Amino acid sequence: MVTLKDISRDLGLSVTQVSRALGDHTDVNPQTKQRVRAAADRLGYRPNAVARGLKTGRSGIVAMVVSGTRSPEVSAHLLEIVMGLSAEFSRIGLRFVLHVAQPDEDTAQLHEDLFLAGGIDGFIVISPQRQDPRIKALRRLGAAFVVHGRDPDQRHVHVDIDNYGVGYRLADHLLARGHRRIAFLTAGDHTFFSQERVRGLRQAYADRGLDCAAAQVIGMPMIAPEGYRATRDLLSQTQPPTAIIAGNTMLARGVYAAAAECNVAIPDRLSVITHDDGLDLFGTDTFDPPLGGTISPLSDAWVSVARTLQNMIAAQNDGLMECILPLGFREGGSIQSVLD
Amino acid sequence: MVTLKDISRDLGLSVTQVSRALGDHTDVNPQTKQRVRAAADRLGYRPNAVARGLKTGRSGIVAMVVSGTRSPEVSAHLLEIVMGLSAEFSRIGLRFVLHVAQPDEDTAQLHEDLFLAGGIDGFIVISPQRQDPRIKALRRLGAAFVVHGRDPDQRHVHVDIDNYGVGYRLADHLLARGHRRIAFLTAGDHTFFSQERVRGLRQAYADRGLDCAAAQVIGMPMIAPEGYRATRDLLSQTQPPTAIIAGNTMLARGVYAAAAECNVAIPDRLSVITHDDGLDLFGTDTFDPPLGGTISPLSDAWVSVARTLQNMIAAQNDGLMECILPLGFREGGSIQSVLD
DNA sequence: CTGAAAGCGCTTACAG
DNA sequence: CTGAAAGCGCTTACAG
Repeated sequence: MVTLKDISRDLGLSVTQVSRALGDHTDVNPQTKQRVRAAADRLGYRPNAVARGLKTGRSGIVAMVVSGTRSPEVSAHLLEIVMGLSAEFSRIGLRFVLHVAQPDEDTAQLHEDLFLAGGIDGFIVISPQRQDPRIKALRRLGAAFVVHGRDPDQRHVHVDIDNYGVGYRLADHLLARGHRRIAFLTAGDHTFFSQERVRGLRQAYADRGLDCAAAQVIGMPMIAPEGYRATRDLLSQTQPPTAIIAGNTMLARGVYAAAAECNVAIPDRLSVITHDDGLDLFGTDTFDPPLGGTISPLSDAWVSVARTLQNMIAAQNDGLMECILPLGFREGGSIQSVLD
Repeated sequence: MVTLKDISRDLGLSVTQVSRALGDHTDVNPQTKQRVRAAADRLGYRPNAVARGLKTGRSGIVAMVVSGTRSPEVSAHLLEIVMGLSAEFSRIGLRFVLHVAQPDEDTAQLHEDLFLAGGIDGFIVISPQRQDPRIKALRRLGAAFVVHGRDPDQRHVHVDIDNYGVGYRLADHLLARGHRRIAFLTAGDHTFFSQERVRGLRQAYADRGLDCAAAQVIGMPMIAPEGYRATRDLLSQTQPPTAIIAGNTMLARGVYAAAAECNVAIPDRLSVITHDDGLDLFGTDTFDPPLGGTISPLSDAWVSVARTLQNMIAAQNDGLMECILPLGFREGGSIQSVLD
């Protein structure tokens, strides 16, 4: 292993200067810098992150802890998220590692263990629940962390979208086109984002003087098989809905499958609208007809998440507590007016 | 942050003794140990892994680098593997982290970067190819690593199954029951395990004085959609096979789906046999009729992998270079004799 | 059984 | 612009 000492000996310089030269400090002779850099290359020097970490208190590593899962869809979704985050962090010179917990493991405890052992500068938390114990633990420890999404019960730095707006716009889009029997497939009520979307949906009804009790809000794990099952149920009602709001594209996949199987044409007999988080794997472009709805690419979120965490680590500042990403909309071909 | 110094000050002991007491060294007064442990608990001491790592050269962290993928099945498979490895490593006091590379990233380089930065004691490599560049890099660096599977072109510590035996037994089982038109769905020829299985299959033919040219060996990514597609093709032949060997349960899933769609009953008109690696997600018990074939649970492999890597890290010994796990067999209900 | 000291490889005031 | 020194928190010969 090549150390600073080896370079300093090789060059007849002090370790101090070598360190400063490599760190590109201003108060080093440019020529010296050149010599040092050349020697470092020649000897194959690689800074020891552990030593640097002990001195500076920073390792350059950020982590995410996730629970293992039985659902292939959730796994795939997760891995695409991790890929996006990894790419973004390596772009800004940080290393992103994943710790996969057992399904029954206490992830709050795991965050604590990882943090207290040192060597991890910060954490990413995704899919927060209300009163999220991971967030509680990280707050208590004073760790740097950024949440994608939001737990309204605790103050924390987060990157999120306007979920109230999502619910409002999706519902309003359908209501404006005459739909009255609408089903909303969303997550359970333990998630704030789902609560917000429902609130938005209700407001859209209220703004048109309609009774939102007419909307069927159905909570479920947001994966294709659940969307499929729920849609089968809905379509077998005597008065099936004329439109379904799928909380994400995985649910929409299930909706499409069920509709096809029941010979219910989209959009002729059933309009479908979704919120698209822009993941390749379940992209709306693979739907026929193309899925319409709100859009907010997760890849944009990761940029903000990574930058924000980097700032927190560097400056301990939590000035920018909240980042709400903009919402797009795509018409698609999956929504039809029932006004004619 | 509570350090050894804090405890030593609290107790009026030297840092040396505190360290030794906590490390449960033999040459410390039992009473002292008690006092130290009590104080550590009371003050909330957590050893700093970074400092320990700098001193001992060991961080207690092992890593695996994987490439991101577009296939949900592969993702799910991967995550189940990671869960298994994580569980096993945490059982023996090591921490397992995953680094997910971009699909186009140079993973050999990534291993090198991670290793040279320090802080990682060892690596797990899965799904090796021939002349695997990751293995080359790790060997060159002198890193501790264990391969699950094998690259016959390089010497390395590995845990594997007898893939020649898998090919032999699966083929022999079918041949003994009179099958002559057999298709073998397996991986491409760039993987040694598939080469070995094919070799085993050929030997089974030879041992019965049969011409193995009669077997259709078809290479493909080993996921359900590929198994489905291949089976559709096979069943549309004028002389379709009477038996299919699916290289894993994901392929078998595709075989079953295609057979059902073509109204080809299993096992009446088509026998199916597989090698089962015992992952929950694609378990043979969810097949109807139950899938038969060789079995070797990956969970067993992880135990060996983790132990072996731990030994390598502790002792730098590569005494146990090779661990070949035993092979089981389950009859199932998916294979029928064609001799009657 | 106990403690003073050295050192892992780095960074950074401090003094020149 | 440069270097000697301290120190991050730990472990471990070495001496008593």
